[in-house]
Amino acid sequence: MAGSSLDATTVRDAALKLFAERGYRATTMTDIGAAVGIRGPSLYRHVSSKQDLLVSIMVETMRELIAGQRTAAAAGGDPAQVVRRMVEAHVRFHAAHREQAFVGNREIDNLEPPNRECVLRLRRRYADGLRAAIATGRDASVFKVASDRLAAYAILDMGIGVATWFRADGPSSVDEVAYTYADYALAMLTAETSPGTAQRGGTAAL
Amino acid sequence: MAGSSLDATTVRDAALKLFAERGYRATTMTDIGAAVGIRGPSLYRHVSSKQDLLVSIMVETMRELIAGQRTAAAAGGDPAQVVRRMVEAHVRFHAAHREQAFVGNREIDNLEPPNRECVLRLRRRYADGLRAAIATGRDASVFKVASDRLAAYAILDMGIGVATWFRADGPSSVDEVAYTYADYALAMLTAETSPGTAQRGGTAAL
DNA sequence: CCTACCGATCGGTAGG
DNA sequence: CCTACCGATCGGTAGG
Repeated sequence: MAGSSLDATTVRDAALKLFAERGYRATTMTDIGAAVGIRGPSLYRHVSSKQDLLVSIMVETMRELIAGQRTAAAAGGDPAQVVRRMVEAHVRFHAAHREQAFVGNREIDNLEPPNRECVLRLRRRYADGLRAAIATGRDASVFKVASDRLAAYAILDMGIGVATWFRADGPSSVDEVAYTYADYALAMLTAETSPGTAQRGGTAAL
Repeated sequence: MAGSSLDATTVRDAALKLFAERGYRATTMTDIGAAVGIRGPSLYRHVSSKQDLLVSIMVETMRELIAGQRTAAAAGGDPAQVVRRMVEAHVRFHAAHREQAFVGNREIDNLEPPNRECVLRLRRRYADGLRAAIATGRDASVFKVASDRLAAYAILDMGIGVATWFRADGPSSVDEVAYTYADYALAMLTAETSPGTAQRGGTAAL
């Protein structure tokens, strides 16, 4: 096939797969080279370092997530509709790009200081996007949340988990999971919260 | 102080802290030794290998989680009460033992084959515990979930996330998070699900 | 519990 | 894009 010469994207895809399978530290440049048909040292013709490979994977992942969230926010609609779209986009990404999401969440500590702060900043921006949408709904009295921060974390973390167990050939389709999780998010945001601690689980029976 | 001689537990605690901070592979036996005041090679007087340290940490973590869940199940009450107690115990553990939970979720792939399967079996048993409680509530028509599996994953993953962001000196107390997340879980399980796809987020505006 | 050290591995460079 | 190789690191053992 024409254009079969290696480019940085091909190498990055191979590295992503290996990082997801065995972890960043357990993956060697020799492994990545073998995955694209060359020797380890030859990789330095296409990428500057192993660390750089991880950085570009993680930054790209956050860019895609943020772009999807922005599109959801820009589409308009009431707060419930906006949150629904954000959650669906979030879940869809984690189901369709499991490896990216998985590596993005597990290898943060393997990012060297300057790069780590950069990625953490992007993550914070992403979380703040959902948080703002929730706060808007609360201010408009359509959501009843005690803490927009807690609600955003709960919804985001629930979707992040999808990357760990979702299988394309499993019992649930991407759509099913996306719709169900959006329902869950809306249920969390609109439910009446129990007023006291009387009926809490921990001590009610005592 | 009396009894200041090293035991396996002290070493394990030091290893846990280091594994959580910098990851299993990035932690050396020299590091762990230094944390308890001895040289790397001397550790082999107390533990059999670095891998064994990771295994015992992860198995112990799952045992504690399962024990907490069993206690919640054994306390009785209606399905809502049981799920509430399970979610609160789950969240409490992830907030109070962040390092254990964090390592338990990130280092699974660094477990060698025989050990990994053992830990995965324990994780499955734990997930099945919540799933069964949800199924009981659905069969009794107190919960309205399309999939007990999806609901259990969503609730568990939301709690697992607590280990990544919770700070004892942060804005939310353990109780607050535990109660709020239990409310979220019950809201998810008892909400009316939207009947069709007409008002879904993805294509409604088209 | 220590020092000395083995055997193996790895990221990256040199020099074609 | 390759081979040869450097410099550094690491888990674990030997032998006190």
